[in-house]
Amino acid sequence: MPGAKRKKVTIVDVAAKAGVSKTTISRYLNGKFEYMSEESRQKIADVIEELGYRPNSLARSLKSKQSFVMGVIVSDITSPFSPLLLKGISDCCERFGYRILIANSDDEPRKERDYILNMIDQSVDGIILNTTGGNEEFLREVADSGTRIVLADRTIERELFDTVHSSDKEAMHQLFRYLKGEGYESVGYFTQPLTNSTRINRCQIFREIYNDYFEGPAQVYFLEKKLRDASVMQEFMRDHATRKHCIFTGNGVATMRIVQTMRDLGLEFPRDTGLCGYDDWSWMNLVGGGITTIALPTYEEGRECVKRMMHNLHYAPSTPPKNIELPCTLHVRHST
Amino acid sequence: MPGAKRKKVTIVDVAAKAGVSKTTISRYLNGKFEYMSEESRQKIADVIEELGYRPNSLARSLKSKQSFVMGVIVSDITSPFSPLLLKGISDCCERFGYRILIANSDDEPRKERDYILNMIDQSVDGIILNTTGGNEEFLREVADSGTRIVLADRTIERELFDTVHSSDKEAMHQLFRYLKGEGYESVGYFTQPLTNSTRINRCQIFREIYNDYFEGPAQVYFLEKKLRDASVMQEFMRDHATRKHCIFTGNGVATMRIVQTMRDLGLEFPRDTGLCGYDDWSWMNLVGGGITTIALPTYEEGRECVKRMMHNLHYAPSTPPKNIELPCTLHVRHST
DNA sequence: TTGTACGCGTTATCAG
DNA sequence: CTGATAACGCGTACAA
Repeated sequence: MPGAKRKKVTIVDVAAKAGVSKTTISRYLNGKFEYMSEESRQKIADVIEELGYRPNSLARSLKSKQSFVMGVIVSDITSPFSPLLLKGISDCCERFGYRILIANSDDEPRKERDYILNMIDQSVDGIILNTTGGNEEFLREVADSGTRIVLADRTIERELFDTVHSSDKEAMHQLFRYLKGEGYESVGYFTQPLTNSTRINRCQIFREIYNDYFEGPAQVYFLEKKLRDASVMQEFMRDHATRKHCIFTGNGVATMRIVQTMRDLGLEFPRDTGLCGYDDWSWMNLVGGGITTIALPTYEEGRECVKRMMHNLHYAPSTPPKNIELPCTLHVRHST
Repeated sequence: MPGAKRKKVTIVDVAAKAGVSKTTISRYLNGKFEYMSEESRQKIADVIEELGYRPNSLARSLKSKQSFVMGVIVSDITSPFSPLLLKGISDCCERFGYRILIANSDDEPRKERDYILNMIDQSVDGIILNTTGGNEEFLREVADSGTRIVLADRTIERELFDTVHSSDKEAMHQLFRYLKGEGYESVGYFTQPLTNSTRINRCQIFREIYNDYFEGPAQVYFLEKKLRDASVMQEFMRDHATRKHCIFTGNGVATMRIVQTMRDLGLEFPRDTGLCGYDDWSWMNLVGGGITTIALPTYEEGRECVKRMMHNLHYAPSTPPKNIELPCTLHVRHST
């Protein structure tokens, strides 16, 4: 019996008790005080207070076509990335008076699709999407249905929406410059399988700019099944044995697996190899003497997504869609 | 111009095109197929498909008093605790066809209050609350206004709502039994200031059962400003110098600060002191040789909250409110 | 088996 | 300045 609550007081009750029409109450609620006497204004304020009246958002949205609700879909809520993004979004939404409806796609395109549809059904004003990347075609349809979408941190092929992400390339340049300065002669890139735009992108940048700084081939190592990590690691050690080398990971999870594997193999950094990577998670300065990392501007990305959305909502979506890059930060620590 | 989207197709459009009344469409949508001919049924299905019609959730909720939206308020979304809870909630809600509206109170009672009000305005069917603890009085009002609330992981004084949390006491018994077995003779409890129910509770249990296992006073050390961590640590080392001792932290953040401080002071575990604590975060088996921890059933708590809520929604709230405890898990590692 | 008419709580368009 | 009255999109007695 989900509807068994105390009956809510409505605008009609307020109108009756205040001795005015509900139109006037509505005007009051929407701040159009110029259309009523100071007397009515005060009376209404009192009655609202007395009755503890609160406007029903559903009815309001139904009529006004604005829900002040922002949909947010993250690809993996358990990733340390998500909370920061969400906080950025949440903090910024609050300033604009928006609430957020959150869903977790679990990196499954089907769920992503369903949630987008659901959110539209609920009349969200816009959706901030950290996409799985598996819904290109569907997203195109959504795009010309007029639903406002801003992509967070992950991109899609077609440029359909405004996108906010980190400037990975700039960060990698900065890192390589630093490593070179420290005397490193070769770097191996460790990444999980290239199943999303971020991974693909970083790996590509690595290959692209590697020879601006180092000799020899840009070598990429894939972390697939955990069981194989040790042998991949050993492969790396063999490949780079002749030069002062460094491991560079594509994200925090990869870093974690490397640390684990090194411990299993009895390897230490920076003694046996340098170690650095994307993602600066809180524990990374506690392991060994601390790990050199590239910190992503995740919180800022969240805020920026909301700002873009507000712009699109209250002005107009930019054509072509805008691509916003936020700077990363290099944290040099003991591991390199 | 937030309403500038393509005009939506409504139930009326479908009715017109299918040549029936909107009542029949409504019946179709709600699965009451017994009230229509197989012919109509098929025709409607086709038209819906053709028009890409989707029912408007707002209108539906407004009328039916059920929104299938669950409100969730976490006290700190950036805490590693929150994502797990949220995933538990999210996964379980999905099974019941519920969406979730999430808010982050930032441990500020005022925000918590505002968000609860907001959610009620939006007609959520219930609220899962990881409370700041600063709204006792307000929550009582909410309670008898009929809003369904389930408390997640944190309790309040008055027993107003069903509550789901970890069985901290049982876990501590288990830990102490283990430590005693390892030959430890004294334990110091490190905690952040007792500003929420979880911290208060654990600290109290510590004091309560300490002498069931160890001699001497149950000593509690407070981690306040980070600057003072080192001296608190040294105080502990002095207090327990004569016996084989162990540090026991009240949560993951405390553990992190201890690890940091020990490194600053050149202390090592388990050589200089044992170390264990609540919260099993992914990096904790990477630091040193791994830290002994009590893992909380956070994900399960999330699921359980939803289950309780569904029960309250579809049957009736239990009186008196039910208190649900979920078991923790002890992970023994190298640090003790 | 199907449809008519009204209501959910607001906002918007008029005319006074 | 104020107030009927008609939407918004859907559900549901009640009637047919």
